[in-house]
Amino acid sequence: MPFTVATWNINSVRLRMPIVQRFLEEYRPDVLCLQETKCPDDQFPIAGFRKLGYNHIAIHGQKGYHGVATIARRPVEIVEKREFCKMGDSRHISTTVEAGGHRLLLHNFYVPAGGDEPDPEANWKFRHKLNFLEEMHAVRAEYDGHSATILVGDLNIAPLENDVWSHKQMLKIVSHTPVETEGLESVRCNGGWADLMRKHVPAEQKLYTWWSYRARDWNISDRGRRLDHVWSSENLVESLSGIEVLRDARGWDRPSDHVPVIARFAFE
DNA sequence: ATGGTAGGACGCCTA
Repeated sequence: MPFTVATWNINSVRLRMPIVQRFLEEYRPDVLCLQETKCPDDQFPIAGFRKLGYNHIAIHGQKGYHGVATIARRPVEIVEKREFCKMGDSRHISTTVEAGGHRLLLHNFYVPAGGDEPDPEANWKFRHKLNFLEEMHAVRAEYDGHSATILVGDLNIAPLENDVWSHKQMLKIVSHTPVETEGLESVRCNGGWADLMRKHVPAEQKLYTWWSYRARDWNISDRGRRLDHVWSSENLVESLSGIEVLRDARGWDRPSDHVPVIARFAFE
């Protein structure tokens, strides 16, 4: 039985509905996890998703900033909308969904970007990002014979050398500083998570999911970063059948600066 | 060394 889950930082779900529709019609993932929806829950474009066959929607939004949503063609149950750092930000929602005889727990995350200055003393946003990572250690890859856990989202950190266009030039740039990359790897390894994108694409190969809006030509300069991630508990690794990073979506009409990442599973 | 673009909400913050 195939099962697909996609993650996409959409940078305003209302503004992006045309390309979200294109994506869902062309790729038909079972579940789509969105981040940066920038939309209060009572204004979420539920009807647009229903028309496309996505009748099950779990939202944790707020006005203006942040916001996550998990959208599915099969029932999802909300488990938790967790608050981090006592900030009141909408940056997480977890749900359960059935797939291939497994009960999947699915965490959808939007980790703080952290501002420009990578100094926790001088920049409270960077301090908040590091504190958020500390709290993320509590989210672990639980599993047993008939359940598993998946964590997706915009984690706003590119942990490996080939997750950025220039490791050397990025070492003091927020998203690739050692304190962040080591912090994220600590969350992942201590939590028992497998990095599914890097199970499929070797660490020696460049892999990006985000390209700045500020480049003259994002495609030619290609100064990307892998900020979006798909992790799972170890018992799902053998069921992973593929990872697709939709680089083309960066060139769609009125694009997000992030592209969708799709993980495909083949359950027996 | 700097500035470049985009979104939400309406002058300015965030990414």
